Amino acid sequence: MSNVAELPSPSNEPGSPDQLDGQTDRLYPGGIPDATVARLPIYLRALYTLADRGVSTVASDELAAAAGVNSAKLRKDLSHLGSYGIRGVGYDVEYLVYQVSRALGLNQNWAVVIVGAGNLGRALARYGGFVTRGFRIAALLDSDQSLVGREVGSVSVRHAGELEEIVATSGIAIGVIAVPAGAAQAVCDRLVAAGVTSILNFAPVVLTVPEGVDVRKVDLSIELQILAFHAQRRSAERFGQVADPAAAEA
Amino acid sequence: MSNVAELPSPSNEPGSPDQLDGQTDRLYPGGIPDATVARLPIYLRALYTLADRGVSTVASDELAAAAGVNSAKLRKDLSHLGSYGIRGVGYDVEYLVYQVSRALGLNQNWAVVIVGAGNLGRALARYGGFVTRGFRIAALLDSDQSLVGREVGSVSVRHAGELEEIVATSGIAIGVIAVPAGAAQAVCDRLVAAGVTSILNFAPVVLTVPEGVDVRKVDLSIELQILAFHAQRRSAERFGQVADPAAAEA
DNA sequence: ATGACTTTGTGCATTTGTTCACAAACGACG
DNA sequence: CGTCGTTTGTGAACAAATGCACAAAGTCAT
Repeated sequence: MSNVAELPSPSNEPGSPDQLDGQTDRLYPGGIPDATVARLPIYLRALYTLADRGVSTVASDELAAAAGVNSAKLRKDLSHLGSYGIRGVGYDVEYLVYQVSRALGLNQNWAVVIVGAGNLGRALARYGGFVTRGFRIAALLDSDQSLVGREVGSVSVRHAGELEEIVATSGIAIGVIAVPAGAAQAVCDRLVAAGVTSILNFAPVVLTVPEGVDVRKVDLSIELQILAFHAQRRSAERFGQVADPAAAEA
Repeated sequence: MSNVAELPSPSNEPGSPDQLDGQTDRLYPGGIPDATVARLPIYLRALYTLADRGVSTVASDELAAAAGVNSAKLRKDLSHLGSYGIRGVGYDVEYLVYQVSRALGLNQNWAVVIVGAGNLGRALARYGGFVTRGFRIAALLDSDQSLVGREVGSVSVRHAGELEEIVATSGIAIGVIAVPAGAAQAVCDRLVAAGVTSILNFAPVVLTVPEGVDVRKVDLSIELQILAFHAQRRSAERFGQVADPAAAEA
């Protein structure tokens, strides 16, 4: 499934004269909304599941159900990538996988460096789904000498001092920060200085980065707190306070 | 800092006649917007940092900077909880910690069960920041007998068969799913059947739950894919395609 | 007390995202 | 070749979130 070549002719968009080669932009004229980008990976996963099951064509209703979203939203999302559906039929699964992958930039192979080989860093390095498609862990670093050399998943831990050299020679564009909160900003600064422009931060701190660097954060305790909020709200309701969220009015 | 009792008199909201006791709702009349709820934990963390540093009062500008958001947004967010600032001065740090914690429901102590003691589950159980405030890991479960009994962090692994009993006796309201994708839905169903209504899902699947159950997901590979999208876009721009995202027009 | 200065809280315009609902486009079938 | 049933793609209405800009409300110095 690596080489998707001949496919139902893309039903060329009439107005736009783009015969472009490979992984360029501008295929997506107005740019793709952030909310849409955040959902594309979910669609992609659903598509892979369907493909594995041997399904070759899928309608927006089914795909939307598999992804847990409204079908109109799904269609609008996909329409930002181009017009790849067939009216009266649906979408060709394999072809859509290809298009979504390309939109996300997953046809290139991204090298990732994980900084921090503690519990979380090691779990990330071993986590299968982490590297599913399009990503590979180029290095796992830690400043603790006693961890250096240890085998974790497919890589062995190297010393954090090598960060700059590794980034430079491996062409790494994505860094994952899995160090304690106190060390995160320093690691971030080093990654940025070394040329990394995309950072996934697991440390519970707000990172400061220069313009042009993209940071996303994953914070487990924040997710728990959001859950707690809703749980509390539910239990307050059940307690007989405001059953309907439109009642309290002096 | 566990017991926040006497504090600057809450500057009672004029209109609303609520003398309510403890952890009730309705203090927040129109409900709190989701986007705001998602940011409250960030503010809370920034406030704790400030408190640790001995700061007793903070203006919206500074707090906003620490949280990485616009100051107007911060003020509007906080205004949903009530009017707890002092014009010309700012916010009392300790008091705001108390109010935000209460809004999030963190004054109660939530018991959490982690299902799956693989790499990720163990990392979660050991992750300090996971249980910072208001949460405690009541149990760590796995279906693999060879893991049962193993000590991880402050708990020892118990067998997944005990799930129902543990949930019932520990008053657990929050479940964390850290099992492989294939087992996630089944675990989810069992958690729900046992009475859990808040679920944090790390497995890369869309969970189906009945009405009234709240699911949040954390998907590492999705975050990476979103990063890849932006990285690709940047590199396409640098390549001289469309410098300004408003050019291509036939 | 008074005035100068600071900072909150919020009305409003703008942007971003969601959902509905339907015309246009397609395959199938006679 | 035309009609029928299906499904996409999208205009338009609606809803949510953001950010500006400023009046109201407070402190502090004199």
